[in-house]
Amino acid sequence: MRQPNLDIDLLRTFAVVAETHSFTAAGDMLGRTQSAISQQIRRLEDAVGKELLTRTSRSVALTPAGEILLSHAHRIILLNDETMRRLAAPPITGHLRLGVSEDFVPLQLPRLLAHFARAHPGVKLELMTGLSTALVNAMNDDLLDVVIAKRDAHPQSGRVIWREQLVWIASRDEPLECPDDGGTVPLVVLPPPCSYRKVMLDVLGGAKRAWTIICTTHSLMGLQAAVAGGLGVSVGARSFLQPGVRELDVSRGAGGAPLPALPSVEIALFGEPNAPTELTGGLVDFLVDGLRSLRGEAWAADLMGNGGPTRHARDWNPNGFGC
Amino acid sequence: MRQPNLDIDLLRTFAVVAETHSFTAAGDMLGRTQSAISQQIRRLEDAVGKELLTRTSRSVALTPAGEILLSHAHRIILLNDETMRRLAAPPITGHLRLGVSEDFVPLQLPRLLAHFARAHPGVKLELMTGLSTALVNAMNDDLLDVVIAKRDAHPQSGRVIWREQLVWIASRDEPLECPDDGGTVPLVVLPPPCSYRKVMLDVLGGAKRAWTIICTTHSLMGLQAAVAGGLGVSVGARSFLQPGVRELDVSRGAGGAPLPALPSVEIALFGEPNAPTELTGGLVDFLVDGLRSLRGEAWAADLMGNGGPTRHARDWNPNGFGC
DNA sequence: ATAACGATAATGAAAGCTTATTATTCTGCC
DNA sequence: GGCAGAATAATAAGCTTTCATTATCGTTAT
Repeated sequence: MRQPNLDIDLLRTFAVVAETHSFTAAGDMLGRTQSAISQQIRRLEDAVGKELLTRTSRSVALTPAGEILLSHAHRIILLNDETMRRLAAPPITGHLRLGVSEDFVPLQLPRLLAHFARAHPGVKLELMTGLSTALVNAMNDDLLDVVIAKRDAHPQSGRVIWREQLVWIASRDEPLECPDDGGTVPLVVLPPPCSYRKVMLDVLGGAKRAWTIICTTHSLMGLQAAVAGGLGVSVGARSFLQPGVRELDVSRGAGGAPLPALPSVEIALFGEPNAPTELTGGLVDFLVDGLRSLRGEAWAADLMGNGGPTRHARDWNPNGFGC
Repeated sequence: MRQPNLDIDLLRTFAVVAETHSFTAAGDMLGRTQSAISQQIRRLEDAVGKELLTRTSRSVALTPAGEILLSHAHRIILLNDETMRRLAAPPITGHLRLGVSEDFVPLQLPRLLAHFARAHPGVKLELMTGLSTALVNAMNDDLLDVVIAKRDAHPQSGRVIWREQLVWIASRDEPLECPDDGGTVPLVVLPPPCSYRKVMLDVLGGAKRAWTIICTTHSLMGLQAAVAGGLGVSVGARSFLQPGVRELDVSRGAGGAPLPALPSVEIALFGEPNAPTELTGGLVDFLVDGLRSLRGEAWAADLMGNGGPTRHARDWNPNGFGC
């Protein structure tokens, strides 16, 4: 059950026809005969299996399917043109000392950076990871050029590049040591300068829930390991959960008692001069695209175009990133 | 100088080759001969004008241009598949009473909703516009199903679908009646329950600037008309400025004195049950896509694929929407 | 040496554009 | 109001180009 691929030439023709409401005019604009346009539209209709235009020999109107296709055709055409521009653009060069917060370091980040490095051999990247505040300090001391970090500490500055919903996490396999039937919530936390800790305590305090700190670790890896072991619950960004931990449904909570809702975190880029430069802009685009692709996981199946599990577009939420 | 369009078939082949590192294996997966794969890659290389793969007869590696193309190819393929799914999906039906805040009602919104209605004839839309707070109240009184409005009044709820930078606005042609040389700032405002008013006064107060309210109007249209007439300055979302008003450069301000920086506003969707439904999800996608396309304005030229003014991808900022 | 891989040449089939023609409908004229 | 003409899209036929296959060659790792 192979899905046919759309032909961008046909989409462009279709978009012009939809705009001009005329096969003949579209043919003139595109340097083709009216007959060619007619055949192209027919081919496109065959490809999608629906009628796209109602032709009353005097006017051309979009069908419902045509309207749906048109909005997507616009996006595909824009993406096509952007791709061609990117490939034609002169190679990016430069030197960048990049700080990346641990929140933004999923296991795949090294691979993404390697891809970026291969795509831009003229760029020399130096990477430092650490806590958000430490990185911003390092940047102010001129040890780093730009920093990708959580935004809450410096809410005014920075350019938001990613937004992630915080969720309550617990072990996938182990039951909680401390039963959570509306009673005391066992927490795994990082030491004080960490904003996750603050979020947890604020939110639980606001909900008048009792809590106890059952474990303190010094890295997000350690935190997730402790959670995976069943010591307690904690919070984390939804996309960066490691195997062994699961997200708790906020409305049901752990074991029946609901936990309070959590805010989302904003990952921002700090240290850009004024406008994004060629280098930082390209890097950010690359990281964001890459992370977004990683969300789709089942790439191998998708590549074949044979459907796979139906994933709806709005699960992706191209704007709010899951919030 | 016509840009060639990419062939999605070739991109898919390229993506499979990049993943398998083998022409032969890719051919097997795609049901083609190895020779066909070889020719397809060659065609793709001709289309983009760059070498994409270094073939050392024993391994296949991506060139820099190949890395760049690959990340874009992923996006194009995903978009292609999403498009096919959308077209194959059963038509959306339902009844929706939609409230849209004035902040989100650019001149083009009626046209966008008309497109949506044509794309989904089984959907009955009722539209109400007004101030954010009034709409949310109407929703709570069960007069509306969902509301698209600014988020600040109810910061916890709602799903953010759009983010827009606030800017200081002034008349494009008329000089300011009241000179703004670091002295009193003449403001055009809406009456109290409006959050723009609050933002202006807060920000000016924080910057220790003196201000005076020189005009009060009851709609955003009236506000922009007053500003366009040169009565004073105000704030507005960058994308929704009308002709006749211009954005003030924050760093320079009006007439030399800098005005304080402004936050961005979050437009959110309120009233969704839990997850987005087929209907609200589709509507939001449609509106967001449409508004994003409108930003590109020079469509007619872009459609032809003949370049036009080079617009870089990061000007679009697919995530943060201009903040 | 041989096996595996990619490039290339030749060939046949299919796609796609053009010209020419037909069918339909709107416009204007009487 | 009816009819000729203009404009538009669909269709047919012919021809060029594109594309995949088979077969073969060159290269490299085992």
